[in-house]
Amino acid sequence: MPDPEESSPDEKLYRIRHSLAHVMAQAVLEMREGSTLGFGPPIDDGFYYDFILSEPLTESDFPELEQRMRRILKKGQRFYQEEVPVEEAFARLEEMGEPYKREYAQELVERDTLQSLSFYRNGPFLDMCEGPHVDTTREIARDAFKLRSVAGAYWRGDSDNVMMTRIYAWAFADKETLDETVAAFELAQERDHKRLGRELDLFTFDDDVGRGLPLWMPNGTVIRDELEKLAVELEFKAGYQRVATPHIAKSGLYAQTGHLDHYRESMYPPMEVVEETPDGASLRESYMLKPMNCPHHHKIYAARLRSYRDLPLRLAEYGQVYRWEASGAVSGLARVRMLSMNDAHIYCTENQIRDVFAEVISEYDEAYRILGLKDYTIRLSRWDPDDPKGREKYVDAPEDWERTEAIIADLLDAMDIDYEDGQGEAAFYGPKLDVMFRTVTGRVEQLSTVQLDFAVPPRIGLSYVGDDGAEHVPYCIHRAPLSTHERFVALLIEHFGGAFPTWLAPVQVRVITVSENYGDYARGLVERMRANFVRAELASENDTVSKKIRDATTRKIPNLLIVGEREVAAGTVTLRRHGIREQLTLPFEEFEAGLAKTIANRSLEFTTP
RNA sequence: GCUCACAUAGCUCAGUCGGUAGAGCACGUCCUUGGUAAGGACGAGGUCAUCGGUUCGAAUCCGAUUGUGAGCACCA
Repeated sequence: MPDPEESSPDEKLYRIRHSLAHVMAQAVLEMREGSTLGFGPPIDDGFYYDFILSEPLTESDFPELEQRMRRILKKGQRFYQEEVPVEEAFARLEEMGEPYKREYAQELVERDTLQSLSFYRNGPFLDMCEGPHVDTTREIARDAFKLRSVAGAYWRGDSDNVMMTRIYAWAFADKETLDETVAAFELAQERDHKRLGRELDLFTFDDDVGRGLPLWMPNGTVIRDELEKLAVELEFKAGYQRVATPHIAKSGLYAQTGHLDHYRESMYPPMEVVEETPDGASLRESYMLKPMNCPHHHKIYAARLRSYRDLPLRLAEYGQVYRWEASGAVSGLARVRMLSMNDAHIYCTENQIRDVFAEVISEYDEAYRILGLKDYTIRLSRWDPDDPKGREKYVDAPEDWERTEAIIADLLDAMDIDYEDGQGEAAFYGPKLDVMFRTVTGRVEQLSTVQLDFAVPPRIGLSYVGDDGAEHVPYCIHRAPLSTHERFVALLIEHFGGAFPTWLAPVQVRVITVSENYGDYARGLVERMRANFVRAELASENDTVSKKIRDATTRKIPNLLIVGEREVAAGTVTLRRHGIREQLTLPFEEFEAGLAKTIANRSLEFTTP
């Protein structure tokens, strides 16, 4: 999908979208008299407006709503701005029966010490609004917008507030751009990982197992295993040591680490076990599924005395963790309740933080380079000292927050890395750097992360002996450069559209015979490739060549070898690469060498020898 | 968790007014041995998500539950 056509307030497109939002609100009020308004801003590819509706509105009402909007546009309503003194504006909003606008007006006036508030009027519709707008609705193309969806949205984005009905729409300057955007969106649906996961037999879910608990099928497991192999190699080179830890721990551990204070909502409830002791008493214990690997890794750190000479100490694990994700959040592999993480914890001194962060960032770069991922942004996720729920969300240590956030921000500046500010996005134990990706369907997701933890090591009593012979508390850096297998594979499925590079492909080579007469030759090739750990297979011999090509193409298998009379006679194969029409006939040995190189280099394209 | 929508064969979907279920693909058997995106014939497949209600009768109407999707909130 192309980048959405963004607009800023000084551009015409912004004014068109903003004005269309008013036109839609006008039409909604016609259809649902007595509804009240929330916000209705322009967005990347259109606009939305929030309402408290007097009667529900669904997508089946869209045709009527669109028609009413077109009718309004045709009328050529002019937009008039009025600056209204504060008291009069308050009275007007109350009279209009707009309690949410009234609430916001109050806040605006207090925050910006305003003397007046801006209103816009077009036709019978009046809205408190900063603008800008078009001069007249005639400036808006009647065929360049399309209502998109209706969904719930909390007033002011706060789940403690009422839920409004949000209507989203696409809107552009002309019909062509709208049509292109809608077509691109529909095309993107075909790359949706949930759909491709089913079509390519990568993973499945089963109600009897549970919501958000993925079952990786053989094809999907190949991709997991290959990614894991990549991570293990990268980590070995970077000096990580691998560890393995249980999926559960006693609840007390999470009380110590602070997870029960700050992360309980995301944890499965405890398992209570009762054991009879020899003296007849009963021993009660409570265990919890781990929501993160760090507490276990901290205990490995704590298992022996550590010296500053041991630091940075890098402990890595491919661990499975369990999180009680809100039911409405669970979605395919992008949001699951069992997460497989290429996780590691790096224990270091304060002076080492910068170097460790820099080292981890270069590990990300390497992984993204290999996979050809480029469309991402960096976010510095900080705490929010003014968050009313801050006590639940973050450890209370303002000085630590400020100091550690500054360390990371300085490093990013020194490395000349652009980043966006993520106030209120920190982990409970410290600031983090998140890598944000946009999915094919336009959603922005948090993928890889590096997190600085100043809070848990002291709580759990971690220490090292410094060069001064005294005890010090280490920092812990949490990092997961490949995100979780689940979310990362979801991204890769969509990124590659299911057509994986050879090294990742569940089936790397499929051999297609022109007829059964060449089966022996074909089986010999498959056997030889499999002996070299190539995932090769023979196509069904019962179908026509056309059918076999079609099947392999639908399965998006990267390399097809066609063998018939000519190939058998010459000891060659005809290579047909996925998505490439030109074929190449070459000696099998030559293909084999090229294949080996392609796989070893994790090339995105086939490397000819 | 919240708002709205949806749930029929492994997949994609028909199913009229309430009268006991249908297609294509996939799958199985057989025929066909075919040089580049669907060769042919036959067959098997469903407690219409689950539970309850209305009705002489429910895939169809109503309710609840579970699950899925789009968003919101939360987040890797």
